[in-house]
Amino acid sequence: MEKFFVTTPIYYVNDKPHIGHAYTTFVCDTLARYYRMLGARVLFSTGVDENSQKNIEAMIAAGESDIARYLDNMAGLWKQSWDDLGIRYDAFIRTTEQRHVNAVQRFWRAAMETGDIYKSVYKGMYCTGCEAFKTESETENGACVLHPNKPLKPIEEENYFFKLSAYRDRLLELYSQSREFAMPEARRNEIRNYVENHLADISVSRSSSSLESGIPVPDNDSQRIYVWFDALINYLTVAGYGSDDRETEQWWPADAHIVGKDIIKFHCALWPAMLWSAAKTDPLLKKMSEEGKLIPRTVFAHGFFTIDGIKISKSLGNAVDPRDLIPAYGLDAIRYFLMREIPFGEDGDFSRKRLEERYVSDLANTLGNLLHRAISMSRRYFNGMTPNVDLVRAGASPNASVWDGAAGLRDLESRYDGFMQEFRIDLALERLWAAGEIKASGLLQANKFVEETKPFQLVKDDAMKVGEILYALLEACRHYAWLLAPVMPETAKAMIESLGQKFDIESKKSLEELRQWGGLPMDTPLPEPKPLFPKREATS
RNA sequence: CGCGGGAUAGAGCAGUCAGGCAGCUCGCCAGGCCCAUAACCUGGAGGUCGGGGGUUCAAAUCCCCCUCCCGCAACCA
Repeated sequence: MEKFFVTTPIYYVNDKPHIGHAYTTFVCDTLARYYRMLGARVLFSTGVDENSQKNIEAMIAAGESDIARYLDNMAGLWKQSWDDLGIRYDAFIRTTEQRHVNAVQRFWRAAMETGDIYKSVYKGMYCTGCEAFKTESETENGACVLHPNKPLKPIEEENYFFKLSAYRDRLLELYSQSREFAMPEARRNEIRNYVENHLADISVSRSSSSLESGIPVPDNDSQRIYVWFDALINYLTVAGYGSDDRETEQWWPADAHIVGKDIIKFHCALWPAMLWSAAKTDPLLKKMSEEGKLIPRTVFAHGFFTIDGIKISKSLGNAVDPRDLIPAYGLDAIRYFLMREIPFGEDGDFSRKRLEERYVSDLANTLGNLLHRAISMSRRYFNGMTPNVDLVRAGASPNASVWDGAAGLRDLESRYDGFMQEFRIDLALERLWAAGEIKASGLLQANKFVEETKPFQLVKDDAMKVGEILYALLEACRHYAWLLAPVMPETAKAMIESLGQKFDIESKKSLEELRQWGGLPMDTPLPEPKPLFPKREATS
């Protein structure tokens, strides 16, 4: 793959990021890091949705009054959070930026010209307390839940509507033609059912008087563009649409929109329809369409985390800021836990107990201890150096029935690649530990290999063989480090340095070169090992 | 009959499409080992595969019925 363009949704900034936001963003960051290692040009974008009415409500709740300053602060807070969590995004978009306003208005005009945007009357129940329309689920006894003393008023308003229903057949065709467009399968069934039976035109503007924020409708000051129509276009904006057509051609379409399961409808139904519509008249999008490069390759909806079995909820105050966990576990352990714990696409639960279990078992006992024991033995038996051995003999493990050395690593790496490219980071990690595999070269098998060959006994009568065993182990650890790198960048670096290599030099090599068996130099000093995942801190 | 997902050991899951000894990780118990972060390895206990019926030499798996849980949808601004 030459390029890889991956996106997070743009988040509302009504609070700081919690573990759910971090999960989505970690997935994208891991994929971005993986594709960078593969040698692809990568565009990983994230950002914040600043045109939502919810932001204004949040600002008022926070006791502030200057929306521009509030948004600046929140954008800074989100950026800082991602920096603290080791997220290496390439683009951070704020939807109040001029380039986004330009992109949205250009897109709007294109869709308008096709006739897919039309004026109609919206009828809704308006709460004068909230100064907002309310959905049925937000009301009780004819009043909104927040203002039970102020009955809702039926209000009619002339708005612009988008002819979503006109794209029904084309959407259904898209779902049946592309298995990967809407993932996972259960969600694709859900969206298909929605489109088949319930698809209706949607309102895409609001009167400026009832909406305090938002991008003005071109040539009509009385209307502002409403939420999703604006928000989805952020993906085009970050790819240069509206500011640099040639850049857009390089990146579009997105390879992966990673989204929460709650917003898959907008990404899998509204978004492609919007693109088809604007592509009828917008020259750039038309060209992309003719080249078959208009529709995003994959929208993958992940599940939600509960906290100790309970839904994350602001009112319950049970949201977890992942940064609070860093002092006890370290950043990489948190990234590992979130990527490993739930099958991608399904729901899962976050709990300190599970995090602790995985930290101790997977990271400290299996991974950390393996590297530590391998280095310790090499240092002890080979004067603090990596063993100098015949690479061919150290590549295979003729006496081991449970561990295949070089050949096994190749197999592991190709299976790992398969899972990563299907967005199954959880399965890639499971494979790396090789859970459930009888004959594989994962971490658990490497530990079995040590027991089976007993280098600590063998050293008394066959030092050469011990060297071969230990070299194979250390070399395997070097491979593990690079396989872990997308999920656990700091750990990968620590492992490579523990093996006496210079991370900065190694990380510039191609993936192919890194995966060559024998990349670990022989007769090289090994520094005294330090536990990668110390346990004392973990249990604090 | 609105649509879909799910129910497998104490926990979390795989296996179901293509029927063939019920498996993995964690936890628990016992043993081994001594290189290692009281880490590692081996063995064991623990399951009427949600319930009932059917097809079959054989069903977690295929067919029918039922129960429970969870999403989505129900002119949601």
